[in-house]
Amino acid sequence: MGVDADVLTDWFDEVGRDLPWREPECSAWGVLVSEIMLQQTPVARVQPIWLEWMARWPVPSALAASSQGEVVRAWGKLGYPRRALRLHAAAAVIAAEHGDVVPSDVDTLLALPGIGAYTARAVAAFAYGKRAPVVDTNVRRVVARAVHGAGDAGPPSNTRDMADVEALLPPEDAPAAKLSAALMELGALVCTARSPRCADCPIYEDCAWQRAGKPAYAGPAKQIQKFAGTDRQVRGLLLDVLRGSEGPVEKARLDLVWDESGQRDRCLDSLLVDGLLEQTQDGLFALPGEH
DNA sequence: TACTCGTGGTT
DNA sequence: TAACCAAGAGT
Repeated sequence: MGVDADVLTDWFDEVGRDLPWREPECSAWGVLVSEIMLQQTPVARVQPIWLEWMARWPVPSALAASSQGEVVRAWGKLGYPRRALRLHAAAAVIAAEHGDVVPSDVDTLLALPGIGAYTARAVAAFAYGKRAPVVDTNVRRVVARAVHGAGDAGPPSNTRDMADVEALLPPEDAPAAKLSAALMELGALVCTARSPRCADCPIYEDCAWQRAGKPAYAGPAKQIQKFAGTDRQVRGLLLDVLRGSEGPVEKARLDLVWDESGQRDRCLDSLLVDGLLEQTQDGLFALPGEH
């Protein structure tokens, strides 16, 4: 019933994707960078940027030695650019306090900026082969279906979600880490949100949702995120001007990207507060450190 | 807990 | 076409 660890692990060995951060020779730093980039950003868009980053910044101290602006620029259009600043800050801490070695301990990882419950355990499991409940949106969905027989995961509850996954993990480190990767891969490739490919599922027979006749999701409606017209869109447009420019720009350039001046100025201010932009002595706007 | 924070592909 | 979705974190 539920999830057969051996069957799922074998399936993962067979059809799991050959992603560069899964190569045995990939460093823990490479794993960490991939995990941050993959937060809410699809694999296909992360991969080319990750390869550039690994070539340019092969160790945390190399990234820390670059300016924030260079890092934000190299982040490109992966989205949520505050992640780039947090990764830069994390790299500085790793270089200064951890001998340029990414920590393997979950609590130490959790203390780093931009690393939360998911990423800390993902690094411990995928970079260091540790047994840890790695709970992302894919795993939550797989557990909701295969274990609980629901159509989809309900609202997240970190404690309960991690306990659910912990109960599935085999006792030894290496097999547990591998199952963690397999659970995520199943959610990404087969047990997908929109139209799950149950015909290709290795644990179809054991799946509680399938056994129950695949009932529709019965939980509370999920809040849909608007984008058009939000501050998020305006901030993105403003920052894109700086990414596309060599040096500082005048405010008049930024004023072109959005009509409504109140929202525009509020967003510009929030970018300054976040440290994604800076203002020069002449009143121009620049990426942090690039003036 | 609920909300905010980018971007672009898929249905 | 608009809605949905994507390896979350911070507040």
